Amino acid sequence: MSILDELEWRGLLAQSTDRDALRRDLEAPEPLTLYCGFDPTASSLHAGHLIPLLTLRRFQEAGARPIVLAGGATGQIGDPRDVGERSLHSVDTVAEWAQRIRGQLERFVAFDDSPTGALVANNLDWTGGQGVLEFLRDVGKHFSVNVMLARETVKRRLAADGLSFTEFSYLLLQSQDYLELFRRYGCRLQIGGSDQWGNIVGGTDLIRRVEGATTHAMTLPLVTDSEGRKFGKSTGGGNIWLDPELTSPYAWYQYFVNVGDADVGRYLRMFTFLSREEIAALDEDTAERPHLRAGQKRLASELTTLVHGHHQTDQVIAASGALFGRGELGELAADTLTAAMAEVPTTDVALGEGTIVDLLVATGLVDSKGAARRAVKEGGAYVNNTKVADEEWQPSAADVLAGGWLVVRRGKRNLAGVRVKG
RNA sequence: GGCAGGUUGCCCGAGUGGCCAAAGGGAGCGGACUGUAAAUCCGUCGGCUUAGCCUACGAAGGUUCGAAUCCUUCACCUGCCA
Repeated sequence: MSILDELEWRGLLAQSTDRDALRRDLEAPEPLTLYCGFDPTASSLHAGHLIPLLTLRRFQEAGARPIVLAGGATGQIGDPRDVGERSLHSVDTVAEWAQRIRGQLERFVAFDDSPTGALVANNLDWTGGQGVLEFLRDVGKHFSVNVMLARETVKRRLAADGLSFTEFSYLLLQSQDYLELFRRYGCRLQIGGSDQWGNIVGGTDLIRRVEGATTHAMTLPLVTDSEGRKFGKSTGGGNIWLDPELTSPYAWYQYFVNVGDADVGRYLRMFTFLSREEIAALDEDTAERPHLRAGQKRLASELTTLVHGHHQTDQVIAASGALFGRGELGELAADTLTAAMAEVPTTDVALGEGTIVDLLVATGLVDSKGAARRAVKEGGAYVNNTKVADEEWQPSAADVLAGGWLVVRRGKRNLAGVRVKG
């Protein structure tokens, strides 16, 4: 099966330029070089970035050469978005983020000396020293403002609060990147999210005008759940990050374990490298034995392994089993419980030093005492899986589990550990 | 530079002197149901030493017994004009 058929089956093809021409280029003897850019808009990539990253890897495994581009330059400008003008981050901040993101990007494709060995680039390398006049004459001259104004995002922004010249110019920078990568490495395909279509074809147009060459554009669907919500937003509303300091491996695993039945099959296709047969079997499980969540568990373990490694994955699975298992927490051995607690936030407290309200705040399960009282009043506070209904409740020696732990829970699945001192 | 309009809680948005910690919607959070799912329903949604107090309606100052609401100055945004 060709890579394009594979991508189509996985639901990863949104739009593309001449598909037959692309297919021919992919089948050519020498590997096709393709790229995808990632702007440093935060200190870490998030789950949504995995789609293009993994797609680069799929291309590489199919015999193409991927370039991952860190947007050190474009990240300083900001792609126009519907919600309004971005506030600029300092040059230093963007540079630091670009550096960190670059480290994450490098983990998803293979670097070797073969013809398909991956490359990493940073567009600051060719824009950093570029002069304005040079840019305006060499790049700007090829763009029609009329066409730029017709872009959906630009139209929406003009109808709302307008947009700065800076953001309006973003298209030119990204287009120039494609041209530069075409010149340096013969890059003939750019992929990106479906919102990148305009930016990508901007590049193919520029290359055609300047170099007289035909290159390809392809976009991947914006991943949303069955409700149309943007993928990768945690239940807390924030992004789920690849950086374990921002999203713990346990939280990462839990996010995917909780994916809805209606989405899990699609996600397995898009986010994993499992075969058609394996995915078909999991689809069947989801349809016939949904309560077992075989698909969700597989999705979660595959993605946790991909991002955090086998070792971490084993640990978070064990922790999840212990904390959500059927057994009584009191029956868990000290080392099992201690290992599980290592995956969730913990804090130290001495007996007689605080009430349930203090425990909830100390563990970070709630933001304030008011919220803690509310949680208790609403019946959403638990210690060792037993609901605590009294705000003045304090743990006693009898509550302490093996290893000196109290397991504090807020709601169904927000857990934290309290280590009892003394 | 001139004129006009705008700046409200996580987001959108109502509110033109007291009844405003601020309508309504969304998001979030909790509960019930269930499968650590979806949908639905109910509740909740600034902070604290919680019958009270503090902080808050772009910023600072002022008028008033009392201001998100009135006045002054400043900042920023949008539009029109130069």
